[in-house]
Amino acid sequence: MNRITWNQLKLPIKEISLDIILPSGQSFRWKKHGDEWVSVLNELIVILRQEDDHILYRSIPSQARATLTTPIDVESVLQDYFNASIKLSKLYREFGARDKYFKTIAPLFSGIRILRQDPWETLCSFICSTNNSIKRITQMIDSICLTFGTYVATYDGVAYYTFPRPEDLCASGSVVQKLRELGFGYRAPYVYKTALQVHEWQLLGHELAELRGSSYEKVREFLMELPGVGPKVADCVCLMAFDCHSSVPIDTHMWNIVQRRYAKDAKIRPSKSKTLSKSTYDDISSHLRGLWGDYAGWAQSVLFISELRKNA
DNA sequence: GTCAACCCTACCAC
DNA sequence: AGTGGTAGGGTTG
Repeated sequence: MNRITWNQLKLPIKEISLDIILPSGQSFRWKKHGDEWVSVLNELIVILRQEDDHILYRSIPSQARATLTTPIDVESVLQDYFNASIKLSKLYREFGARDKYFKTIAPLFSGIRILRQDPWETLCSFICSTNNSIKRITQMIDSICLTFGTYVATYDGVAYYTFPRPEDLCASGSVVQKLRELGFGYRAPYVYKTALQVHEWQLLGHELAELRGSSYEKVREFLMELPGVGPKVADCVCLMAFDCHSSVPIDTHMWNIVQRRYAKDAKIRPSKSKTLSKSTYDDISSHLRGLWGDYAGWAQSVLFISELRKNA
C-alpha cells in the first residue's frame, strides 16, 4: 500500500534528539504516532523516525495541489529545517567551557538544536504562546490550521493541513470571532491584526523571510512593532525563524533559572517582583548573550528544556 | 521648590 | 505561562 521508501537523514544521531526537540515548545506542529513524528513542511507531509544510529524520513506530497511537476528535495528541506550545518557538539563544548552550570546540565540533555522554522508560522505561534502552555498552544495551532489552512493529505488516518498564510486570516473581521471560538481568547485580535499588517507588507512586495539577513536588533525592533509581540515573543521568533542565534528569550522558566543560578553574575538585584521589567529583561538577556556567545540562544534552549523536564 | 522626561514596580484585563 | 495599559512612586537635570 505504502510504497514510499525511507531515506536516511544526513545528520549524525548525536547531533539531534527528536523526542526532546519536537514536543518542547519550539514547533507546535509535530504529532507523534507510535515511533513516527509527523508534520507538514513546505506543503508536504514529512515523517521522521529516530533509529538507534540514524534518522529516517519520508514524505507525502500534497493531494490538493499538483506539486508533482515540481519535485521537492526533502533532504534539503530537512537540512535547512534542522540547521544541520551547525555543529551541535562543538557548541556544547564551547558552552561548557564558558559556563560551569551548563556543563553540569548538558550531559543530561544532548541533541537539543534550534529549528529554522517558517517566519510567519513561528511569529503567529508565539503570539499565541503568551500566558499559555505547550499543550494548549499545540491545540490552538492545530485548530487554526484545520480551520484556515489548506488540506495537504491524510496519513495514518489523520488529515494534515498547511499553516494558514497571513491573507488566509485577513478574510474579514469574523476571523477574530472564529479564533475566539477556537479558544484563542485575548490572542485572537493580536493574531488578526498581525496577519493584517504582515499581509499589507507583503502586498508591498516584501516577505518576512527577507529579514533573515538583517541584524538581531533590526529584526527584533521590527517584530516588536506588531501587536501581541513583546520582548519575549520577539526573541523566540528571532531565534527560531530569523537566524538570530544569539537571541536569548527569557520566559518564566529561564527567569527561575537565572534567579537560582546566575543572579549574582548577572547583577540581578534581589527583587521580589514576580514580573520582569523591560530593562531587567534586557539586562539578563544580554548578560547571558555575553556568557554564552554568538549562539547563546542554543544554550538557552538546553537549559530551558532541562527546567521544563524538571517541572513536568 | 517645581516640573517635565523618564524608569521602575505593582496590578489587572485580555 | 506574556503583553498592553494604568497608576503611583522614585530619579534626573
